[in-house]
Amino acid sequence: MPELPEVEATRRELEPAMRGARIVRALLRRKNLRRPFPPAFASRLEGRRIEAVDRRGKYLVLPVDSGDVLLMHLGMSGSFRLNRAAARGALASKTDPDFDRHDHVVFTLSNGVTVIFNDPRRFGVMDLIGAGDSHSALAAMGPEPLAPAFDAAALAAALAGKRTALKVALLDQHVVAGLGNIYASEALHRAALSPLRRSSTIVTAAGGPTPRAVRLVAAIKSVLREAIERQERPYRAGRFRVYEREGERCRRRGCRGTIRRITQAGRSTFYCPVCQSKSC
DNA sequence: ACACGGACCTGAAGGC
DNA sequence: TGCCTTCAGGTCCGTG
Repeated sequence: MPELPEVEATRRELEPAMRGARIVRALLRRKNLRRPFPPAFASRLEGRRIEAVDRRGKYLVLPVDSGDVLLMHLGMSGSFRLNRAAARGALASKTDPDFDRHDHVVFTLSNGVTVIFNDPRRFGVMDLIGAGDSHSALAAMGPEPLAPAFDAAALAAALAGKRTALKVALLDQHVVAGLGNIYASEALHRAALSPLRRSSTIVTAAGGPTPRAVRLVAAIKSVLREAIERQERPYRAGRFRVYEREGERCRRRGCRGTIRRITQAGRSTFYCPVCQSKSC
């Protein structure tokens, strides 16, 4: 499901239940998600204390007291649920009838909470980073969009020389971390920039930011901040200005445009051809 | 170094 | 009632 706001909402839900607890048992109800679980996944976690529940881009990052770091990604359809009613110390079994067929991982914690990872499409990821090691996905990831370090100069530097359409570039996690298909469209609409515009056109000849880059960074930050504030629970329609609004009137004040849907890099883009024309 | 298309999965929704 | 196609909030890999 998730883009950054939903992952952050998940993090906030998991943190009070998981931080400081020990993993008594890590039950894998199948041997892979998108990829196989790493070797000794369960045994490296069992007995370990969870020191933090952090987020980087769309990844949940959980350092444990051995120095390993548990990395989790929700893919398209992953979600967690907590079962606080489980008897303290009781261990889930693989064949427990309470599980549905998409409950793939069950963490039983020392505080009696059970954390269940459900993922119908299995595009999710669970991985372990060894103490002191780096992880390719994290190492190459672009800046956190809400961090001060993500500013117009940083965005310009990432887009300099890129011929790709702006919308496609915003989905590239090397450019900025955490944007997905909804908020890339939403941020471009807020910034009044065409999703079809070539990325390098918001960069000056010297590689610096143009006013458009300044606008786009501000739009990305505010769109994400507002979504986090709403504590977006699994996606509800009706909160977006362009996403899934094909054929509807543009909601920008004074704009009479009609939202269009196009395909870019195999994914739907929604935008208003009037207030997001290529000349904006 | 790009840029694009397809692959990976299941489920929901709509057309016939 | 099917059965078929299309679409879905994300990466990753192979090919030009």
